[in-house]
Amino acid sequence: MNVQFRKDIFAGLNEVQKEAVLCTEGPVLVLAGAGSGKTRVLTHRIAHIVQRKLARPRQVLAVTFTNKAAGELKERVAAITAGGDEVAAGTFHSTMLRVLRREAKALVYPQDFSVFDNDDSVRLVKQILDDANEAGKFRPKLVHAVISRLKNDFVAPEQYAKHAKSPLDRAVAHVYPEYNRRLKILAAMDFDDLIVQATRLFREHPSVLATWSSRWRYLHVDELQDTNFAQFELLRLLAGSQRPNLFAVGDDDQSIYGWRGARVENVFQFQEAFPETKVFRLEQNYRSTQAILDLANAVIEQSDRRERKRLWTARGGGQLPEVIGLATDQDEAREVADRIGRAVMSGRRAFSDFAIMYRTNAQSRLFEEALRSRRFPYQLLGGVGFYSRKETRDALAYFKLCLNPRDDISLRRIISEPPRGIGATTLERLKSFADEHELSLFEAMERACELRALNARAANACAKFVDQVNAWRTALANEPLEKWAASVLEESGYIARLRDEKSFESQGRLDNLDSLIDSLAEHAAAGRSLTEYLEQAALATDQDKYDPHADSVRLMTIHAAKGLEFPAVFITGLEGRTFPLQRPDESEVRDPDEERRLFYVAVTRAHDELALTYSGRRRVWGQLQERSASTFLRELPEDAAEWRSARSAFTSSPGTDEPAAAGSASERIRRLQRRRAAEDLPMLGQAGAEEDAERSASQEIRDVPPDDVPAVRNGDLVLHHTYGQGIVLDVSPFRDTVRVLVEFDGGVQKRLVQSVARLQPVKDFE
DNA sequence: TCGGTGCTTATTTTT
DNA sequence: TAAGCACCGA
Repeated sequence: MNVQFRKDIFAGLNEVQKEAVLCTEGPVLVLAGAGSGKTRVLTHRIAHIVQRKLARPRQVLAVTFTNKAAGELKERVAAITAGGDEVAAGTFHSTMLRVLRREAKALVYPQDFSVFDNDDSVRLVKQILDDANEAGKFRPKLVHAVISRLKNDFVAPEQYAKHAKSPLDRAVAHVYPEYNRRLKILAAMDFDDLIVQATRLFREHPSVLATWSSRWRYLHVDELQDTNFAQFELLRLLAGSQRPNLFAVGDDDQSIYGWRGARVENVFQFQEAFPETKVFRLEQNYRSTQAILDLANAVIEQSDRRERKRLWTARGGGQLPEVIGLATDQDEAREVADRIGRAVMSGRRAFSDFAIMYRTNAQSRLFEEALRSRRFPYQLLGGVGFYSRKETRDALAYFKLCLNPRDDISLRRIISEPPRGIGATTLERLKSFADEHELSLFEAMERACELRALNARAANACAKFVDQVNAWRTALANEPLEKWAASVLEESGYIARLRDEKSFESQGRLDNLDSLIDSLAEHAAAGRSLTEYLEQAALATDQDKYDPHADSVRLMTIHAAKGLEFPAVFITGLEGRTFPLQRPDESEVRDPDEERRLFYVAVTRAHDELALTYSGRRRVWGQLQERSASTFLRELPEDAAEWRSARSAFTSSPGTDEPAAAGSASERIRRLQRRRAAEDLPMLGQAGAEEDAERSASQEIRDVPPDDVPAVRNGDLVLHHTYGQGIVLDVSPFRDTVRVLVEFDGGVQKRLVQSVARLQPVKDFE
């Protein structure tokens, strides 16, 4: 082979990485520390396989943790070698979904089965509990979680029933088989089925297994430490009994999904399951400064771990991480936002350099408010995201019902949304008829006229609805997707109802539906079907929504931050009970080691700057609680971080003493600054800033009468509390928003959207 | 059948 | 605090 291309593939890899890439035959385990370039190894190895023609791109499978990671992997392979984008890559779930669609016949499932997301599944469990008169005794979510664990551990309902003792156990023992039975009737699979049914498929149909395992000649698995029992079993099956070409990457220190059945043990059992495994260790970190790594090492060394690793970096020194104590959770949010503001205003950082991380989603709110009130752009990953908003889910339920009318969960969701004369009583009667004949609700509705129990009015309403759905089903094949979707929402009366409401909230919902239609249009333009759209909506992870190109602060749980990295990271809420998280009704932290690994994961996301914050008081469920610094902080070596207490959120205004750069805008700002200093005027808007956290954006919008907006005009010079000065570029007459151009010494320009309520024009200038 | 009111309850973390 | 749910009255 010629030396030239080898140089391409191996350029920039260290010795261990190179060896791992070259080791293409047989099982390989790479123990990869955080930031040690495992994605690089993965992409280069696949590129190497493709380029050496050991296999065609589609014969290479890579199982990643998110679909986004899969997409990036393909891109990166494609950047090195032709055909890289044809590599089969996806999550366990999306990969197996493709298999199951193709092989549905073998499992006696309809090929167009629905995929139930968590919400759907929990609703189904709730149905069953309600039917069994167990409503209210057990939380459906909990029961579903137990069932999910059982499925992934391959515990069959009959097996479980034998050992059921506690009331919860017995409830689960009742719900579990019924839940499976109904999924089948509804022609649906839940998330766990995608793995478990695939395993069943491969076990019971050796010829099917043979097809797929010979198709994928090279297997890759990322994040091995977060795979569960069923997934490992799936790997074993696909790998076959011969010496498989199976390449796994993992880090036991980063195992953070134990609560959903992930088994770190899979990392250690890999070598037993696959004899002759070659092991490589990646310990050089390319991401963080030494100061950050020192802290990370200090954190993880406190845990009992099986594989001793110690990360090191060639990036010596670095800024010492800071520990910042605040009085309250609101101060914490303000401090974080202010620090971001100062760094951005000084031109030292962009918004997108920052990530704010927290233990639980509920903590995001204060940060959102603080950022929003300053008009800083931000992206929230996770939480109540787009696909879990009510209106989005309702709309998707209409679409799902059209694809699979047997989907009772979707039907129930929208049957009274808007109300159409089919209420609880009618539904109850339909349901008993459906149960009797093993039908879905929709099928029962189709036969509503046979149903004596229904009065004419209800039967009519049913017939009308059935006709409507059938008409939509026909239309789906003949119309462009986005047009079809819009007319479904229109004809169903869903949109009309929102329009009639005319509230602030309903307007937002209509906007969301618009963007849903937009995204459908985009999707359709790429030649994809509605089925595929719904699948990606169901299987989308929080990270899949993350747009790395937008210049905005990222807010996320630490779990959602897995695999990501940022120049500057805030880890917040480092207090007792919050992180490590302890449930209010329990006296101990459930899994202290996993909490610690979570902390470790968070720390190792940072390139250059790291700040750890905590506050003395925090509002939980509306109640103010006293908090102390987290045990994690107390365990840190003295010199691992710089400790400071920032009780006051507003310290000083940014110093900009450099001479003004050329350009009229900065000239004007500079002169203005000098004048203000001379007159000893207070910084404008400072009082307003104090109120920021108390005000939500919606309140602000109502607070400002539209007539007041022209108080600021284009070209005005403005000040906005401590951050800086700028010139108004653009005033929106409808909202209280203003776009402001801020210029700095180096000619750095930042666009901000700020609140008119807080902006005051500087008059009589020049 | 449906909408409104007032009470309860919840917070880990997510494919 | 906020959302979700059960109950009740029209």
